[in-house]
Amino acid sequence: MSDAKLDKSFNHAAAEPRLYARWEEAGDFACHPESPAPGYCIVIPPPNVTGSLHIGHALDNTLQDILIRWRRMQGRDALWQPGTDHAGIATQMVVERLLGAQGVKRRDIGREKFLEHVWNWKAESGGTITRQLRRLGASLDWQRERFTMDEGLSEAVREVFVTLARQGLIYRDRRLVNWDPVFQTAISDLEVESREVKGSLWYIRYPVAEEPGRFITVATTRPETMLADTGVAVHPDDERYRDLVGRHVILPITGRRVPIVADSYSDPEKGTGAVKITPAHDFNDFEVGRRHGLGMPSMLDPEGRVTLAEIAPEAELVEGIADPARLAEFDGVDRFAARKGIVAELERLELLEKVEPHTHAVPHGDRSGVPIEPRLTMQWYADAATLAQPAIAAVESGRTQFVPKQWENTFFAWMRDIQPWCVSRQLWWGHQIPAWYGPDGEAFVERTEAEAYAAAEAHYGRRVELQRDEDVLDTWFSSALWPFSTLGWPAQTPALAKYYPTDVLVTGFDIIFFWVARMMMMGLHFMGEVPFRTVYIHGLVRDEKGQKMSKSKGNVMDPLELVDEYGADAVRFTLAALAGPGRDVKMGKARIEGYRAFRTKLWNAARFAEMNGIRPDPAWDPASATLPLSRWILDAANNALAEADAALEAFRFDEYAAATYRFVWNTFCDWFLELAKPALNQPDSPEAAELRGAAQHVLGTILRLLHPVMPFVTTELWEHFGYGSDGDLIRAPWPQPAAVAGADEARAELDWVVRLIAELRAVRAEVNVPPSVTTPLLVRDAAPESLARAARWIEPIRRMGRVTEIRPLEGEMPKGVAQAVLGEATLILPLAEVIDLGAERARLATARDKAEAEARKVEQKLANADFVARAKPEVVEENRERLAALRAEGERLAAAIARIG
RNA sequence: GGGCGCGUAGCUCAGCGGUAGAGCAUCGCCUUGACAUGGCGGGGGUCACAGGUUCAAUCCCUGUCGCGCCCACCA
Repeated sequence: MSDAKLDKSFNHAAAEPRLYARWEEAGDFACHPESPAPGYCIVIPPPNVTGSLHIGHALDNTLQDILIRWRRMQGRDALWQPGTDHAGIATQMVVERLLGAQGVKRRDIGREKFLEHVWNWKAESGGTITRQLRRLGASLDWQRERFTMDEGLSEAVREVFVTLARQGLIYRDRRLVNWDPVFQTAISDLEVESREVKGSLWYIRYPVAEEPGRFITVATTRPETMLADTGVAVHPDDERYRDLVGRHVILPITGRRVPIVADSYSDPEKGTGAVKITPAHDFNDFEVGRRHGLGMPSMLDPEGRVTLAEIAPEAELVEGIADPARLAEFDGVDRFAARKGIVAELERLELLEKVEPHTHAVPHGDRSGVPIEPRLTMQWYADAATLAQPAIAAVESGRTQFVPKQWENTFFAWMRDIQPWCVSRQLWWGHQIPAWYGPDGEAFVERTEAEAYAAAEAHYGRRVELQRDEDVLDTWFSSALWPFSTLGWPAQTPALAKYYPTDVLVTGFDIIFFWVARMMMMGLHFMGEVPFRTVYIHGLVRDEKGQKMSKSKGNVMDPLELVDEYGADAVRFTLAALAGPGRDVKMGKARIEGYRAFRTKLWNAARFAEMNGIRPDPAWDPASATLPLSRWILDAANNALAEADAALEAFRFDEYAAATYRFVWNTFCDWFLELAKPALNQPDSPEAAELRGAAQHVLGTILRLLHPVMPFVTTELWEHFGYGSDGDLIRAPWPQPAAVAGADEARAELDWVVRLIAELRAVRAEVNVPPSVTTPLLVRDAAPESLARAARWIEPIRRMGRVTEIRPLEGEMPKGVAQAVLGEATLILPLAEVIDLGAERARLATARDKAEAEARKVEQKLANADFVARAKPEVVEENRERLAALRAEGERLAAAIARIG
């Protein structure tokens, strides 16, 4: 126990950095792979290296830290694996913008130089988020920090890519991809988001080649793509167009002849029932084009500008329809300008039938925010459908479980219909694809350049020059390996053996597809076992009105500002308390203030303990407790512990928070300490000695119970008091239930005392008796046991119930009394001077009516033969007892009213 | 179009067959020797609506309405 007294309040701003630094320096977060203690592992969802801590991180990491600290205290060798993600597009974007501000363009300085800039940026600014995680109190094992592009993880990436390629699970293919014209790279389906756009539906008349003067009208939202049309499709059963199938149209502007084909893709209900087919610029059209062997020319370059390279050669002059000279004017024109130009040209040609306003969903790049373009390019794909099978099976069999369980449906739905995963990106920042091409384009996928040359030499029979693939891998490719690459794979390290499969993954639903699914696939494929036993999915953090936080709305809460203002413990407790299953977290300042008050309450309870000489006594044995009050609080602490454990086992962070809050505030502070005060005020009494023993024991339990969620204040108190001699709270053993004798009797006794005091308080408050007025408590009809109890608890009752003495009512009923019924007894407070008898009569009448009404309800229930016959016997018995109690209470209240006169 | 979730006190949410709960807000009283970042007491709810199952429904089932999200479609 420190000599200095506890300050009047907890100075979180000073204490938190001090305590965190000490934990880190002492190695308190470190795991010990060689130790015999059973492992427990959580890998952090690696934040983007460009990131800064937002409230979502704060939630995610608070929950992880609670689990890690709890398990660590339980004696598990806990590893919380830290690290950051290189975040391909995001990081490249940041550095490009910085260079851009200095007038430097990426392509001007070249790949090597650019990457140098990125690494420099990372060295300077990449540590922001990990510093911020420390402010939260996150007990990550920083010695093991990894980065998705550090050497070990890069080796894992190459190993995985090469292995999958050898197994035929990674391959090159030329097909349509989602192309982002801003970043000029392919992106995966998941990186595309639909946005509602108010556009138009243009109806274009295509002249039928074989029948001059006849037209077929197509409707389109993208008129500019007509430059690359290679057909028009109608439904085979569509009477309107049956005779046209097999004929051709002459495309306006380009003058190309393209066939009219019958394909059931065409929906007679939509548009005109005839649809233009542009295989190189639309996913559905691509399929139609394939089925009918249509050409697939492209008309947009990587930046989204019109290019005539693949279409102009076919352009021919057709009077009144097409003119190669006009077509040439579109070369190099941006896609949006081209749309206007094409429409204008169609209008001029009188081939634009009409334009309708049309709202539709348009795919946009989630990073760039611009409409993506389907483009026909050669890319690397992973065979996700094959890799998904074991992952689906693992969740079906329960080897990995989602919490809450309904997310499994989401997982299954996506996995069962999974598309090939485009893993190549036309970026510079990322893992460069380990593929080298020979002069004829033959690809050699190898771990190193030397191996690629060796393979090429074997293939060609001579040494040839190779070109390395310029592309890098999707960022999620390396994150997919995170649970095993961070543990040392492909090396077989002790950490890998001990901590894989990891225990829990804590994350938001938004990356189930991006990340969780892919970790499942890769983990099962390369480790032969699931990457984690449980996936805990939490909600989104919203503002107090339930709005999504966004910069544009200006409702963003900065977790670091909250930590500054309220302290990390209060922020963490709030997040945990609000983290109900399947619910978004609505974060409001009022809530945080409330939990800061809770922290203060704990602090003040500790101050009280200190003032009363309550100090750690490891030798004190709970089994030695003889007083009902100490037995009762020890038993209640056992219950709180059991609730907390059950809640944490079930990932019910909200219940864990609620159970500890209730116990500390409503049980320990409001009742135990108050009831103990009279005895503690006689410090030399044996009662005081025992209560100090119980109090120090329970306070120690409280500090440990709360440590996972409030690590700072609990540690500060733990050390101030000097609990534990061999290290601090972070590694203190998790509490075990204390063996308590006579718990049932103690509970019955304390329940009665609590009810008595509550009755006294309620009566006094309701008849407006000021606390300064004290009275004797007269008791009528009390059983001897009640009188004995009252005598045992006289001091706390006097203090908390504002009574001077307790005695049975003898002789005449005094005038002007307030009364209350407690069990068999009637409590009488003579208050002749102050009482408003009318108010008292009304109060008693209300209580009587309530008891009688309740009794009637129960009576009715018991009168129902079906209820008595079919309900569980204990329920029937309960109701009978309740009826008797209610009737007795009503009668006693009625008698009390009668006595007033 | 398919799927998931949610409608419980003014607000935010627990509860999920057998007597409606918490925090905050609100009202009244109280500066009592841990704590006014506090103490004590009170008011406030036809548990969205309509059917059904059951001795008994806020809780289970069906439907309706309202809100949110995900996926798909995107002529």
